[in-house]
Amino acid sequence: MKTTGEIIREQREANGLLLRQVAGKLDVDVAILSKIERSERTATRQQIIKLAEILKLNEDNLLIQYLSEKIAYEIADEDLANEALKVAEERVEYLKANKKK
Amino acid sequence: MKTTGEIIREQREANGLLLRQVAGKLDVDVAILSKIERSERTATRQQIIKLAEILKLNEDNLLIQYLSEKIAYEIADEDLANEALKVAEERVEYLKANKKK
DNA sequence: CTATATTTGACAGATATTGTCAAATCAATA
DNA sequence: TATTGATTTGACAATATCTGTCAAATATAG
Repeated sequence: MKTTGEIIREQREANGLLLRQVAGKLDVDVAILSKIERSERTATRQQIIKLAEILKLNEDNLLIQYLSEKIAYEIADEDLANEALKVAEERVEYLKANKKK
Repeated sequence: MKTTGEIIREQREANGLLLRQVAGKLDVDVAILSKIERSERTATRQQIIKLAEILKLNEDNLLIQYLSEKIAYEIADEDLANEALKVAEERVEYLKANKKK
């Protein structure tokens, strides 16, 4: 299963772009982008949006990868991770249904 | 759908305990516990464990409530929340299967 | 009214996040 | 091998978030 960083790196290379070039458009130091691609740092939500645009990746797909990774990483070492995720889905449904603030 | 705070408050009252008493055992200011019960602050994982013990609640159940709430809150305003949660489940499976460091 | 319980909000200290920068490493090749 | 360009690494800074204390305000019961 690919990490978000791997997806970004593969697509950057497929597009023949250097870290420097993408980092420039992203407006961060190359060091940050290097670390994002190797999963040593996580991107911000806004950077993911921008990266999808720069690298011509489907924004929704990349966001799903990114969000799922954040969640999974946060909970992966819990024995009850799967149960918690299932209940989280119900909760999200509930919140969306009642989001009339 | 109940919040973790509601569960805690209900059980505290069912046990006839004051904020002060539970906060004392938890070793935090009553203000914190008051806020936790009203979902104005979140508890820490360790506090949840301790609260389950103090209030005689099933620890796994309370942890699931707590974790699911944390996840749901973090992602609820994403349009792609449900897709992200589904992929997160796959990711957790994958991580657990390959957790040989 | 007074006592006690709870809530509220300002604040402090610790920790986490996000970034910069410079030096080290790697890879290709003249 | 020496040089050049690309990437990685690690120290550090600025900022934001988390977790708690405290005191004052408010609510509740007798």
